[in-house]
Amino acid sequence: MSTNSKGTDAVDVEIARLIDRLMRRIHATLNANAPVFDVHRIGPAGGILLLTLADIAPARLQDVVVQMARDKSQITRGIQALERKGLVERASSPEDGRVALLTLTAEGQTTVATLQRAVADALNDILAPLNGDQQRQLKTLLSLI
Amino acid sequence: MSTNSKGTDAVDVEIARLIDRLMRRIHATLNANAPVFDVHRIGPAGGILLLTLADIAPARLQDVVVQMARDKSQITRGIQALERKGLVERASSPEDGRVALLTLTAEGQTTVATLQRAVADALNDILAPLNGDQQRQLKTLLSLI
DNA sequence: TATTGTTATACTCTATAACTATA
DNA sequence: TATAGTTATAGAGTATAACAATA
Repeated sequence: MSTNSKGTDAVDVEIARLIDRLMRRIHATLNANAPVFDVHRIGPAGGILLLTLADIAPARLQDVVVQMARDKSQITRGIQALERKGLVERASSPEDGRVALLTLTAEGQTTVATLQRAVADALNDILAPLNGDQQRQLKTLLSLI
Repeated sequence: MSTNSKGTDAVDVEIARLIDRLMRRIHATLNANAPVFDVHRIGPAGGILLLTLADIAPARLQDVVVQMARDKSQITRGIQALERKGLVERASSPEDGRVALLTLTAEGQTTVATLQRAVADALNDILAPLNGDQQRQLKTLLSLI
């Protein structure tokens, strides 16, 4: 870590490049194993959306927005696409009429299981240079952010 | 996906989600500080491309392709855009007529300095939950991949 | 007035495939 | 034949702004 002109600790810019590269490699590896995504043609973005929803369902749309750090309009579109494919269902909250409560259908859960295997395989390849301890460290550090 | 006796086998899928979210937050933070990018309107992708090139210049286009894990056609387009803005120059390799050697112009270097400050500021905010040791650990782990 | 979510729009980013030129 | 790079094309992902409905 370097020191900038103001004398404060500066975060190394390279972390941004490394994160960008890692994300791109995950996408590319998943693209190479396209058959997994072709079942419902949800794409990498739809896949990560479905995995996120699986992790926090039942969830409000706004919860997904926060988890994925996208604009709400983007999440609206993504959820609608997953609904059309029969993977996600929504219900209105009885407590607050504005709120959409999202859950996975049975087929959605099946798809999630397939996706999880695909992503885990891709990550196993990409993270192979790290040993088990280092992989756990990485996850721990990322989850603190 | 294999599983061993301790369950320490399979890479946790959540790492992919955390990486995705972190990348998105970096983009969003940089977008919020748009003036930095507005100087040349290079966008986040152009920014990371310029930072990457600054790190490895003089470089062949193919070197940038590997560093950024994008398709070569994408890098061709990105470099052309930076050339049009006067930030990057190219020369043919005297040793191999197929090869394009890329360097930054003086204005490109000035822009890189501005970008580095912007990215460092964004990362400083985003990585604030990590102490200095943890930030160094994160960078080390990412650079091993 | 504030919050939740949708729609309209425009733009950026991306990969695939076919191509040229050099080795 | 193989490699470096370009172009054409189409599609996926994204944010902003304006909007409706509920609180």
